[in-house]
Amino acid sequence: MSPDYDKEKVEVLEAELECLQKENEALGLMFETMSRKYIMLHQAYLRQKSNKRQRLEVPDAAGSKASQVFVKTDPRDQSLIVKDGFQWIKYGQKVTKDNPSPRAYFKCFMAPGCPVKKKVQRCVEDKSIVVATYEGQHNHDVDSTAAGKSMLASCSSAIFSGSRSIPFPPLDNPFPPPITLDLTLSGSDLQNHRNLPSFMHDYSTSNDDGNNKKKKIEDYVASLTKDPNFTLALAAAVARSIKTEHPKPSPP
DNA sequence: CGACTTTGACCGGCGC
DNA sequence: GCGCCGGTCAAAGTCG
Repeated sequence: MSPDYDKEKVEVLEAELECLQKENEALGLMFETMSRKYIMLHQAYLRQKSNKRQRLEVPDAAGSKASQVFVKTDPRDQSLIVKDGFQWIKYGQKVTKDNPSPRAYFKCFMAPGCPVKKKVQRCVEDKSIVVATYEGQHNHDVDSTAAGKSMLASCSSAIFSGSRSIPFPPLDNPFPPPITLDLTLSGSDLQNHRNLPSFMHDYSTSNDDGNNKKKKIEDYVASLTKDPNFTLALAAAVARSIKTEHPKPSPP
């Protein structure tokens, strides 16, 4: 066991820890957005109940092929672009009656003949949330081009500068877009690192010497490796990473 | 100059 | 049948 080997091992473990930390944050954001979605669905339901004559889009109605995605964006950003790993061409925009924000219409053009369309519109209640409605099913896989790869990279690198975006995959989509999150930490985020494992706090803030740090890392790694949940999560992350680096070749 | 976006016109479905 | 509304088309505009 050479010091170099130890150092390398520590670096690898640190990278894995960082990856898991990001995944944890991603799950937290997903939960937050799910909560928002539930509230909006509940409000839509109440509105429809109180006014049956009003035409209202009910997302994910049973048997419907459409599915909705809620994406948190910067309200100042007027573009209705939802990065979900597919390539879309905008073919129209309309202001609808029930929402002053314009609705944009997109077609998937990653593959010829792909029937998938999506509508993108800002939420009435919360302008920072963009609602993307997907219709149809992709007849191709997510692109393996650089753009596609950058969309797929979720753990190995921080993606998407600017606002956070959390596109939820359409439930009936055979090739659901990857969960994409902006994991770059803004200043406030950095200040809010309360949910860091205590070890990470210690490691980043303490003035311990190298030996103490190393000891703490080893302790923490030992406790993690005993945790079956951690093992499972790590296996999933590694599998996902491999899948991302070697995307399935698209059929000719 | 090609790719992409914008925007007004047009079309079809639906309710009255 | 008429008008409203959402969805689509295609020409014009914009940008790199």
